[in-house]
Amino acid sequence: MDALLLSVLEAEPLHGYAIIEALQARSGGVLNVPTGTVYPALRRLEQAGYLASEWATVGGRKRRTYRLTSAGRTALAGERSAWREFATTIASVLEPRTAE
Amino acid sequence: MDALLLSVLEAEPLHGYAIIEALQARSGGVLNVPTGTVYPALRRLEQAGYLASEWATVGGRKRRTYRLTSAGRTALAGERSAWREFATTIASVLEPRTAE
DNA sequence: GCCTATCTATAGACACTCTACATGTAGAAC
DNA sequence: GTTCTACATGTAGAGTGTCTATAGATAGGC
Repeated sequence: MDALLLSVLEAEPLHGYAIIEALQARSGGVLNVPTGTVYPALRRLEQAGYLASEWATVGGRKRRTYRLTSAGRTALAGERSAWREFATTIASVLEPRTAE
Repeated sequence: MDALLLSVLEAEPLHGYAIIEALQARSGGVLNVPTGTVYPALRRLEQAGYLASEWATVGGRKRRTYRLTSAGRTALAGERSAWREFATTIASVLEPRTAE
C-alpha cells in the first residue's frame, strides 16, 4: 500500500480523494481502495517523513494535498526494488519451471 | 502464503519441515518462513479441504505428511491466476511505463 | 553429556486492511 | 426546495494473518 501511495505521488502532489481515483485509473479500474485504508496510510507516511501535506480550499471544499519529500523518493525507490524482489521470489515458487 | 504451500505440494506430498525447506530451496534461500506461520496455515488449508494429512513415523520421528486434494488443485489454479492479476495490477501502478 | 538438526505445535503480540460510521459542501435533477 | 450524486476527510472497531517466542521430543555426532 505504502509503495502505491508514494508511486502515485511521484509525478505530482495530490489530495486523498484524487489519490484514490489515480489508483483506480492506473490499475485499469481494478484497485478500489477504501478511504479507511488511504487516509490512515497517508498520515502514517507523513509521520514517517515520506510525505508532507498542505491544506487548500478549492471551490468551497477543503483539500489536504500531499507531496513526496526527498526521503519519500528514497523510500519509493526502496519499495520498488523490494517489490521486484518479492514478486520474483513468489513467482519462483508459484510458477512451474520451464528450464529444469 | 496459501498459494505457496499449495504450490510446493503440487508435485509430491511433504511434511511441514520439508515444506519449509522446499520453500527456501525454490526461492534460492530468500524465503524463510517460520514454523509459527506454516503449521497454522497447513491446518487452515486442511480445514478448508485443500489438503489432507497422514501421520507417519520415520526413523523414530513422527511426521505429518500433507498432500493436495483435488479441491486443492483447483484452489491452486485460482491462486495462481489471482497472483498474476495482483502482480500485474501492482506493477501497473508502481511502474506505469512497463504496463501501458 | 551436550549440541545441532529434525519435527510438530501453540499463545500472544503486532500490523495492516476493511466495513461502517460520522460530517459537510456543491451542483444537478425533479 | 428537496433529494440525489459527487466531492472530500476522517475515526472506531472488527477481522485476518504473520511473526516472535516458547515448548516438547527424538536422533546422531563429538
